[in-house]
Amino acid sequence: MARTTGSDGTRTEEAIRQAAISLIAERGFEAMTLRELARRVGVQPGSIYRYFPSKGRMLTELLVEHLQYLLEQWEVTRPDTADPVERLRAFVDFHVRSHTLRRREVFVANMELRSLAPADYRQVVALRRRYEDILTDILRDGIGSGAFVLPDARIATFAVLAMLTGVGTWFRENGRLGKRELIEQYTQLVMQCVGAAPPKPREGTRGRVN
Amino acid sequence: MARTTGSDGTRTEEAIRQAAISLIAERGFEAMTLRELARRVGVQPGSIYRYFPSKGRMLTELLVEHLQYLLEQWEVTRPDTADPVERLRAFVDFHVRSHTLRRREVFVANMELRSLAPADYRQVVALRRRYEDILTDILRDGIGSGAFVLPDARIATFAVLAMLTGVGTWFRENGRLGKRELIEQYTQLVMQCVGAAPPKPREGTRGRVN
Amino acid sequence: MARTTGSDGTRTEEAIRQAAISLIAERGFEAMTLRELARRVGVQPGSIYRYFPSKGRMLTELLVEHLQYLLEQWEVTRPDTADPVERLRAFVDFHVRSHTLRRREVFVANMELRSLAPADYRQVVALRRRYEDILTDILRDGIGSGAFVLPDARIATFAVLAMLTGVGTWFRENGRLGKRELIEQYTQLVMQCVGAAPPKPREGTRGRVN
Amino acid sequence: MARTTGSDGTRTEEAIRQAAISLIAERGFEAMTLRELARRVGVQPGSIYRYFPSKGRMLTELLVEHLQYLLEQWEVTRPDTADPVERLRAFVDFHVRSHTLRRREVFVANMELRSLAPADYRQVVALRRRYEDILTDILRDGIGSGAFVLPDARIATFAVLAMLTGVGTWFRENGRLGKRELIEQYTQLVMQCVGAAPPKPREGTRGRVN
DNA sequence: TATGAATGAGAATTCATTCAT
DNA sequence: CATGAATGAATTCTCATTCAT
Repeated sequence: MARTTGSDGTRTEEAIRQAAISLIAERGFEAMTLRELARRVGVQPGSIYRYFPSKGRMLTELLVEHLQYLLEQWEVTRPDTADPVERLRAFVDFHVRSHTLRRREVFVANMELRSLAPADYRQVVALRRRYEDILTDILRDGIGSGAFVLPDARIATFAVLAMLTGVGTWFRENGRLGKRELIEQYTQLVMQCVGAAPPKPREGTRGRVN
Repeated sequence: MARTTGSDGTRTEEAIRQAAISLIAERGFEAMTLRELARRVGVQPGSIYRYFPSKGRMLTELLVEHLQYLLEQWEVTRPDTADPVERLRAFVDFHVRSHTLRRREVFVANMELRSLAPADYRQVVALRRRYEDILTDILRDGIGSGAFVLPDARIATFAVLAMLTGVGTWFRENGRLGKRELIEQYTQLVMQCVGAAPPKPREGTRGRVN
Repeated sequence: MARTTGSDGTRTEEAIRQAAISLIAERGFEAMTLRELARRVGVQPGSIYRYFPSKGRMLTELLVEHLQYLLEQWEVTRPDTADPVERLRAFVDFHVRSHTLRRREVFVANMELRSLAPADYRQVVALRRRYEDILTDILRDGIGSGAFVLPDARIATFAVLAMLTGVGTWFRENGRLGKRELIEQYTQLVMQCVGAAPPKPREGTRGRVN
Repeated sequence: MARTTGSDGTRTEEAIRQAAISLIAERGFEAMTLRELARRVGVQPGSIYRYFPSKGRMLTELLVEHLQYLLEQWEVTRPDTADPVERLRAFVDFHVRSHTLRRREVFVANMELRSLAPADYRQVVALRRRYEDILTDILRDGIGSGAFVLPDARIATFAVLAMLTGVGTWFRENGRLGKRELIEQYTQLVMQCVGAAPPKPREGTRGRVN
């Protein structure tokens, strides 16, 4: 058959992207087969090649698109203040929110760098670096102003990002913890971690042993 | 053909283990081929089956062995005190030390759980859980004694472990940072993160902007 | 959408034919893909099917058209004499000329018979046979009249045709040898080959060592 | 099953070579599939890769081996005389003989140069050139000594080789013409072609109209 | 203990072809 | 007349695995 009636390139491409992200997150890029991807989308394996020149380039496109989305979203979300504490709070909120919303993309972006071809790797890592730099800038400013107590802004960046990104590993949308609480807890952890003076404590957010 | 019985085999098995860990860390488990593994070891692919029943079981064995080693090592290393701060300090030291020493094993253990068969997965995750529980216990005790300020011991466990394990991603043995400094910095970060009262500050370890 | 009916189609078809001959000559019929052909012509692969029912039939059409053209051209070119020497001279001139002019077509017609479907193969070989017979007739007449010294007219046909057709393999329009010289040399070679009494030698055409 | 009892690498490789030459001669290199090749040999397609790194390199190996064989054989066959006529006679004999004996190899070597990767192409063409040069040397010597009447040794080389190689196209081992007769006829054609003075005519070899 | 020959299943990818629009 | 989306079959090639020797 030549064409499923009403089929539409744009819709197909989006379906492939979504299914690919899911599959790669589930199984890993190497373990995902285009056969299975095609089956999930409901097309033939060969049809994928109308939209992506190769399996490898598909990964690259997905990662680049995700990282660019993150960077753009941060631009529209970032607060208009110079205060490092305020900015860090906003960053944590943004990061946790986007990393639970787009859990699979984040997971893939963190796990599958290895699978990129060298040139693609460099491109993706450069984008990632830009994202890391957002946090480094905040921390550096805070260290300078005395708001944060940290020996090294870059190392703290790695530490905080690792901590925050780890959320994706265990957090489930419908688990015992709500997203609001999640963000509150991680905000506290990060704030303590960078040595920020504690805000006036609100009732009920600390001291609970779980 | 006279050969000292058993000697060669043991050496070959160890060589396979080492090469496998390296290869999996470099390329990922799925991307590693037994052909390449065999080539690195200097044997034929078929020979690997003298030592491991399958590629998948090889991964399991490597991970189990690594996690058991970690648990055992902790048993011999853990300090003989009830003080949560002292125990946390020792744990951070132990974790960073072992995670830089056995970087590849740790990396593999964190990346390749996905590749395990379901039964093997359960076995490995159970071991991992026991390791996590070490930290959870410490944190819970500290929260109870007021030494730490944390809303949730389990979540803090995830956060701290993610932070600590992230070291392996960027730390290089011969980089600008020595291992002693590394441990000091991460100790500080963790201590701040859990809300431990700061110790008497030593000169030069805080406030440096980098 | 106003379009001069038929005009575009004819042009497209001719463009496809030309591009196809080039591509088949370059890569071989099996190695040519309709995608590449379409790209060269500047249309979509599917569009080729307006003009040719299948890739295989396209080859047939190209070959048949070429051979028919050759046969027709010979009819209008052949000299009006019974003299075998004169006719052979004209044939060599015609063959070399058409085989340098339509190099790619000739090359394809000689290389790609294998790729034809059985029925198409028979049709094309029959046309080829008619072309061969032109030469066989000339040689047979010459043997009969004593003008040529040859043991077997059919075998000599194969020999002479192979020799002449081989020109296409190495001759380049802008190489060191002009087309006039080329024809002169091959005329001499063929004449000697069939044992024709040498014509009055013209200065400078023999004995040169190169 | 791991291994067909008694299977033997050397024998398998030779079987693949033979079957490959046949298949390529029949269908052309591009049209031959490794599946079919494997089926003819009686192995699985993948097994071919124990002996050849790729389909393309297989072609190269076959051609190189054939051309080297030709060159070696000529070395042991060439007559020990300076006389160009004698050497040409020996060359025709050798060429026709080897080109009927190894018909398929020759055919493939003449048809499939196109299918070689650039580097392999250069290697093969260089070998071919060495073979052509054998004939060019003979013709040049003959022109110099006045034994042959030819305007250009190189062009005559192409002409004679094309003629001789064409034999493979139509000659069949069990056709109406014996190999001895075949060689005699082609020797005569070539000798006439190069303008060698005719030898004392033997009865029955000329003037027959067929 | 180790090899080397082989398997068979499956991988990514390509291609001629179809047809609703 | 031409496109663009899709198919389905086939292709080259890879890989974990087996087992006689």
